[in-house]
Amino acid sequence: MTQGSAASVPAGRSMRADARRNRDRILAAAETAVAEHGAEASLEEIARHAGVGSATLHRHFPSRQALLEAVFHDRVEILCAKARDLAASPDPGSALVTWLRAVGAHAASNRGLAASLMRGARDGDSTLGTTCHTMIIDSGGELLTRARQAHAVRPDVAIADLLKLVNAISLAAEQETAGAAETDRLLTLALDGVRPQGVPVTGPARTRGGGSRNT
Amino acid sequence: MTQGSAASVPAGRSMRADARRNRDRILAAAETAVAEHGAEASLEEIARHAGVGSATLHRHFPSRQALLEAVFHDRVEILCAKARDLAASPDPGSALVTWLRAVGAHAASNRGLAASLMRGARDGDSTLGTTCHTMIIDSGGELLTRARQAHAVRPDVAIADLLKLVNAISLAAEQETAGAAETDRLLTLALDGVRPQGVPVTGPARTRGGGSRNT
DNA sequence: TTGCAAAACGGGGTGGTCCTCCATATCGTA
DNA sequence: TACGATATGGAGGACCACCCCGTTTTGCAA
Repeated sequence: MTQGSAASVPAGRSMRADARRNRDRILAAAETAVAEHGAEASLEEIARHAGVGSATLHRHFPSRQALLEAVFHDRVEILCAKARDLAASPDPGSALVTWLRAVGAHAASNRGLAASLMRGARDGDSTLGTTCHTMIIDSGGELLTRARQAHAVRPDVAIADLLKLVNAISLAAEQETAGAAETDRLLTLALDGVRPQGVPVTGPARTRGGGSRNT
Repeated sequence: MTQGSAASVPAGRSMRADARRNRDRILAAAETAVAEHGAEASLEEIARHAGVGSATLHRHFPSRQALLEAVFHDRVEILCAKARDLAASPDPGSALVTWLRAVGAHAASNRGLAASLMRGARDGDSTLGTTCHTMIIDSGGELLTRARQAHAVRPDVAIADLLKLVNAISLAAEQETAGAAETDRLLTLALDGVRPQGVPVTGPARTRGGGSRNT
């Protein structure tokens, strides 16, 4: 079911039993390795730990990116589902923020996720399937559109901007020894700049006057 | 003395002529290589291109980080000098923002700078000299303190937060094929959250509201 | 100028990475 | 059961960071 995940290989239903078994083993090993060493984990070691040859790993996942996407596919789907839920929220502004923070939280607790989400169809290797990047972009785009219609965000902000922001922060926090709490703090900080005129997300509409006037 | 840059090696006054010559060559080659391939440039190739053996490179710069710091040392100093200038500004709030954007601009136009600034004394290898990280933190801290005294920034924001934000964005923009303009746009967006009028997303209870008497 | 010890050098080795070929083993089916 | 398609993994090539150690260069002092 869910394992239609295959983001890299013919990988359809017609997969030999042993192939699927190895694929799952690789994925499990990769999950562990990535959690421990981040997105730069050694592929060789993943293969070793999965008990398969390196060639097998490469056949299943032609690129590191493909492997990462498979590893994170389920998590990304959870985020997309969450976006769908939130799209029905009566408060599109805070729905968007809630979702972005959820993305940040996931990225913070899954080393490498941020990096994976960042790299989109960049290298043109995406033709094989929907990448994490586009999945997330699509899901978030919906939320942003609604938030914009509700005038809860600046009109000049794109979903790509927001996700880049979220991922950038997660990535940065990942490199340092910062906890999830700090990541969220930074994120909150950054997201405050997204509202138009400083309309508080959670509270009554407060106008942020001249804005720069103070400084 | 500017070239006291040596962030990695005894590197003092008593340096043999050939050693200094090689050091400079390596630095020049590294500058080119990093500009072209980013912070992950091959050290071997840098040594080759500099016309020295790889051992020599490693003697002068025991780690990649040490090399990067030496490469960016001058640029970081420029930023620190700018911070000193801006510290005298009558408008501490915009001085801080101006400086942060300058940091962002530098990071955007120097591949690897952001990553270099990010990694602080992290690995404990810093005992050899003042790292880019701490130099920048110190310089920016001054600006932030003044801005805070002028109530131009939230009191709960640390300079490390702000720099992390700036660097995160630069890093993200660096990975994608984004131009400097986009980087600045994202940065401006994020920095808007720093001004005190904004109500924190998470803390509705927080009554800093008094500050915005306007409108 | 010459001699010499200390300093710097760099070739080559070690052990690691990613990735590819192709002879072999395994699977699913007729 | 037999066979062809499919999947496998070890060996090997190209690259990398980093280190050991015999050799060369330098600067100073006689």
